[in-house]
Amino acid sequence: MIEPPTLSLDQDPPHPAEHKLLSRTVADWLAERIISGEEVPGSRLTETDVARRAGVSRSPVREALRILEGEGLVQIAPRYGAQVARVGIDDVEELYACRMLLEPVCTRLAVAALAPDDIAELDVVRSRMERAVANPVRFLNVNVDYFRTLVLHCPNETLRELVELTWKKAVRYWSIFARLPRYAEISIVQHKALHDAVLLGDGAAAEHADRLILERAQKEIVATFEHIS
Amino acid sequence: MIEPPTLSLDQDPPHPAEHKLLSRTVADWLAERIISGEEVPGSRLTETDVARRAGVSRSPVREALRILEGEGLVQIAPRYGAQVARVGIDDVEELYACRMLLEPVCTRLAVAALAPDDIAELDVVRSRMERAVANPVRFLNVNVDYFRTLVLHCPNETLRELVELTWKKAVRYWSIFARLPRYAEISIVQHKALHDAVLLGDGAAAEHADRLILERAQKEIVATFEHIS
DNA sequence: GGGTGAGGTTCTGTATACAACACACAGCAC
DNA sequence: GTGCTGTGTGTTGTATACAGAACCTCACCC
Repeated sequence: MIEPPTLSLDQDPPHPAEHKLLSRTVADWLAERIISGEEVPGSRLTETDVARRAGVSRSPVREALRILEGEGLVQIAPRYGAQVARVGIDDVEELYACRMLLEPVCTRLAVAALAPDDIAELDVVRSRMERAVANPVRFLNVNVDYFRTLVLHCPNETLRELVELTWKKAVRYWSIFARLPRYAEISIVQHKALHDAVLLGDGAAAEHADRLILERAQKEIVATFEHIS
Repeated sequence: MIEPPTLSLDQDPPHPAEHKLLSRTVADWLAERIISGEEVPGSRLTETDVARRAGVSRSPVREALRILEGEGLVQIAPRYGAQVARVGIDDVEELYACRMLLEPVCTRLAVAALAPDDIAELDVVRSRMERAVANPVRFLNVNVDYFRTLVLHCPNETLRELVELTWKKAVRYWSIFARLPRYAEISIVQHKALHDAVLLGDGAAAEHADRLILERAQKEIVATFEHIS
């Protein structure tokens, strides 16, 4: 009888080294470049060219491009190849409409499932956020950490995966926040409502707070886009 | 300057033959086998073995497995390989909780965006459904056609993609319906509420009707699972 | 007897080679 | 001048070859 590698899939500790395949490495590298804007939206990503630039063969590059397609960072047309996914104000609004359907519920379920230890862990991250208010980039990262940690406790794994999927698409826009004046100051206040709900284990309040956070984020991104154009 | 193949991506007519790559063919073939239960959940899918059975090399098989992973039909662990995704009552409940977040809204937006021609098209599919009531398998297919046609008009493409993603996971459970006594008779009545809303262009009513349909579907699947175990 | 390590087997991950398709451009006919 | 066709180049899609990791077995040692 075939015994499945349940442990390898579910547990974290067994793989401290975190097997990182070349394809995943290339995908991360390319994603970084796309997010930072070094790869301009709409430009073609030739397999051979990417392979040459990354210093690997076409095989892992090919897989990396499929991964990024699934994450919405590139578009692939059969027999034509990949190109950097375009970004637009419409995409932002569509994406955030979806996030608002998924994440508040995900947050509510997660909060309801929090154990005392988990709350303590989140409290640590929260204080890290407070200490990072002066550093926008660092604040942004810790902020993401908080949500990632929180969502991790959502008992509905399918929902969690969908939320993470939308995140991967949204990451592309988050760099905007770091350049916003008074971004951290306002965020930390909004975030307090969420964190208070977490401390109380109040799922409904957390859901509401998350929705407000998302609404503001969308507005800021859209406003920035309109300002640019 | 690189000119993107906008036409190839957006229009339908240019590709009447519908380019079907080997990897996609293998993916469909394997998906069919998984959905039908010929490939038992949890069993390993060795690349070499699948390649031999499909009569192709490992390359397209490898890609096919990644595709199916994205569609939730197989699970892949690094340096271990793929196995047929397991199914369970928990998965059904998680999946349908997600569908209930996404689809009713998607339906509402689609209905609001329907043009007279679209409504006429849906009316045709509806009458095909009515004629297929006696044939459960055929009814199921036409039923899916209706939803697919409807959702196609949702202006939020991101949402549509998420809905289609959850469908690909849900397909696995739909074969249950065809074996349910009086499945079509009840469905056609439930569906009438949705179709009436479509005819009237009443998004809110359509959203509500869709939610009821999903609730029933979930109950039926869960009940069947419990009956089996 | 139980644990441990060497060896072999099998599979994935990566590299490379080849085939087929798509597109652009030049040349020609009308 | 316009439209078509054929050729050439570049890219993807598929096949195959190779390397390395994981696992299983089994003998050996404590």
